[in-house]
Amino acid sequence: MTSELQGRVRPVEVDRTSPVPLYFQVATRLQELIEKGEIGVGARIENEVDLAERLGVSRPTTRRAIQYLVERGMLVRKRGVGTQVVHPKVRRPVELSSLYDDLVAGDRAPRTEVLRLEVMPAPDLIANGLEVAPGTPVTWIERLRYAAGEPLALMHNAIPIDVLPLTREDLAAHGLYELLRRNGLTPRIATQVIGARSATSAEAKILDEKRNASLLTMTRTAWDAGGRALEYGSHVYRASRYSFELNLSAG
Amino acid sequence: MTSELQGRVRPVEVDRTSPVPLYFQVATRLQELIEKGEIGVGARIENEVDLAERLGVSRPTTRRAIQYLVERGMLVRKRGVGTQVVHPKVRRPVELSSLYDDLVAGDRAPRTEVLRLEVMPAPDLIANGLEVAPGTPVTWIERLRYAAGEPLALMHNAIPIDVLPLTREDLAAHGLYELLRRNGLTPRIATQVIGARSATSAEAKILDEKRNASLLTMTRTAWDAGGRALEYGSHVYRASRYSFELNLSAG
DNA sequence: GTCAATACTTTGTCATGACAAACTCCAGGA
DNA sequence: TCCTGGAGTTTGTCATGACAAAGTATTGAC
Repeated sequence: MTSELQGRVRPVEVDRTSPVPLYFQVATRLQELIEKGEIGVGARIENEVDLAERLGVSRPTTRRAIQYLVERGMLVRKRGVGTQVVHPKVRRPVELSSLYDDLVAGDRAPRTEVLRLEVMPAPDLIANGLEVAPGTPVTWIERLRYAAGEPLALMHNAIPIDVLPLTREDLAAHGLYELLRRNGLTPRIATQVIGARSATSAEAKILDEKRNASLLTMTRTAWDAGGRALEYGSHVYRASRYSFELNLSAG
Repeated sequence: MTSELQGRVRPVEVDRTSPVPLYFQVATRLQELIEKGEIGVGARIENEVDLAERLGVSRPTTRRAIQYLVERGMLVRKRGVGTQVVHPKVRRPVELSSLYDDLVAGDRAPRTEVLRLEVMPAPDLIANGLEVAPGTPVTWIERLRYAAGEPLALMHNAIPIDVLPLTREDLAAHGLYELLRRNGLTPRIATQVIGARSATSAEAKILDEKRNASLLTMTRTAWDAGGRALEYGSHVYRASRYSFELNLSAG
């Protein structure tokens, strides 16, 4: 007898008048129950068939809801056994958010200084990163990002001009990704390279570090769902103040 | 008239005697066609209904195959429009592989020197990383990894002893993840932190770098599908020779 | 008592059918 | 000419039904 709290997942109900898909309603409700600990780690949830019947939805719908949570690393399914909770919070596959969003979320009072903002034809390196023809006009941005009053990162970006017009005011007040999203542009896929190197004297000065201090470097290209390149970025971060956290999940 | 090469995706056929699921057969076949360029970037693939009918499978099966490729970033679907190729190769969500595997794949002739191998009770830091009780016995490993004859990384790992027994010979000849997989242990979920710092003099010496050279640091905990912690690692890489590449995809 | 065969449970795969929602395109009217 | 409305296309969601495969538990033979 594997002692688990099975059964009684109580008030999971669906609203058929809502425009929110049923499978998503079920997934969200289950996720809440797990995050609140009402279904503890290691506990088995009801089997698909019973759960479907109790909720008054079909088994494929229930299955899809569970699958959604399995992909996020909360649940594990085993044929012949059942579905178990393995982790109480969502392990997001990987955040595709901007530094600014992360800092706001972490309550670290970000501030942005726009050092440069101009339109120029893309040089080869950038055109290559964006997968566009060399010479394509892009907005070139250099920004200094502060957190909690201290400089944190020196950021360089190129955005094709037909993607989004940008102003100093916008960039000073908001993160780049926030501006993209606000214009209906959602980054979906990105390739990143993360490395490290010593600061040049110019970088050390602007970031308030010693010469040769270690910096984290990150270059990224981001595309939207339609495969259009939205952004190329080449950034350096003070390694003493910043690191990347990633949650990976692999099939 | 959006000029695209539509139609004629020719010989996609399924084998119902195979134990490989039909949806996976279809997905694999489509992926091949796209990777080979027989369906070019920007081209629309056949709509689900027709494709299903032509292959003699049901629409849900076809849908699942397409969904599989959508999640990998090759295809994009739009309601009322169709399904388009946006990228000719799979953008894997993120590789959960070991350095050794990567080096082998990159033909960089890896070699491993085992500096230390012992069983010890987990100190707090490691127990915390593995999410086990402090004092739980773990195998502690220190390895120096070479690529192309040069030192590349200094690697520290802790593996709970009930996960896997390890020998110097195994570790010298194989990557840790390969050893795990060989024993039926598949890392599924991991959390990583990537940062940078300057080399200590001991690290500089062993890695053949100058003092204060920049190093990339990575700490990782990996779990299997059952939520069991398999491995905790804390590694330093020569930033002059190594960087992390990530492909992200976010919903 | 131990071990192997059997029954049962639970998830995995697949088919068929139906309607809804988002988008494109064309025709018709202002 | 512009733009509005509707028809057509294509993906999104959901239901029902069926069988297969992989575990677990039970039963029965030795």
